[in-house]
Amino acid sequence: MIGTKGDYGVRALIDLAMYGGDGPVQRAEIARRQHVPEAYLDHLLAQLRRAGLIRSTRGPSGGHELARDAKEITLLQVLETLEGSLAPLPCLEDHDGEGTVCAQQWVWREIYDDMRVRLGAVSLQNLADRERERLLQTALSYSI
Amino acid sequence: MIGTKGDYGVRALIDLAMYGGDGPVQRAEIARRQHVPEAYLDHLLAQLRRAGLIRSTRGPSGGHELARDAKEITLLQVLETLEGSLAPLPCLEDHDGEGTVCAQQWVWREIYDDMRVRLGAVSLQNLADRERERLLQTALSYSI
DNA sequence: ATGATGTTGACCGGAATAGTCGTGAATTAC
DNA sequence: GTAATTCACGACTATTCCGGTCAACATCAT
Repeated sequence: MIGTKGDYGVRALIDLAMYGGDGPVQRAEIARRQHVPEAYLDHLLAQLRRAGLIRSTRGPSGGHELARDAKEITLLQVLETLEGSLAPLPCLEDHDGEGTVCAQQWVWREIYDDMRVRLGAVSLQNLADRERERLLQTALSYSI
Repeated sequence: MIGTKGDYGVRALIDLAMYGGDGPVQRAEIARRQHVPEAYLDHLLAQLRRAGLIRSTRGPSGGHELARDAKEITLLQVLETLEGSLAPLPCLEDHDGEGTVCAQQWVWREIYDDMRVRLGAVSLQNLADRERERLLQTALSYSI
């Protein structure tokens, strides 16, 4: 359901949330820190920009930064931007094609709604905090 | 997440639950009633048989029937046999490959667990009842 | 200008999905 | 026993999606 795309994208945004305090962050930095192929990251950043989640400036000392406060960007927004509708069945949310498929829609509807609520409740700020925490932990475990 | 495979399979089983009262139901019948390509249905029935969800007998007046009571087969079981693990992220449930992916596991864990609970709470019996209801409705709307 | 950087879209290989087909094996009816 | 019916299994194909690369172009700072 969620591939590397969504995961990479979220990582990238977390990176911006963490290191974007003073000026834009370069692709190369993000790629290195988050272990994302730089060439691929390109696509993801492009999508995120088109969706208005980040702002990019070019030229030397250019780079990318969050377009809004990290508290105002939810996991749901990010994933729907990158992965499209997260609907587990084609008949939910895709109103264009009248598919013949989908008995049991109502179960999936409940699941889907629950999922969106949960994902919508998590902000980039939350994720960045967790990540900072995690880095601290692993750093400690090495130093012991 | 769920493709035609899972949907077709569930349909087929609902068909068995509905029309399997007296003796086995033939592939061709299922295919016709549920609008599933017969050749493809073959594969699905094979998987369902291997998983012990149905029993098949050949020869004239052979066919397929549920191996257990329709109340004892859940939507979760069916979908997991046909579609594999329903985990939305590779790092949930797939313990073999230590993926580098997956920040935000905990959110997904909650979503995944919720999903499994809901899907596990729905039996083929439930679905068959709903389907009977639905058929009745559409039949009525035509007769008006 | 020029070089560093971002922007875009074309392209590719592999895997999974969605099917089809042909052949064989079991069971029943005659 | 033979024919008819129905499932059983595997090989094969087509299409789509995904992860990822690449090369050409645009733009900005200096």
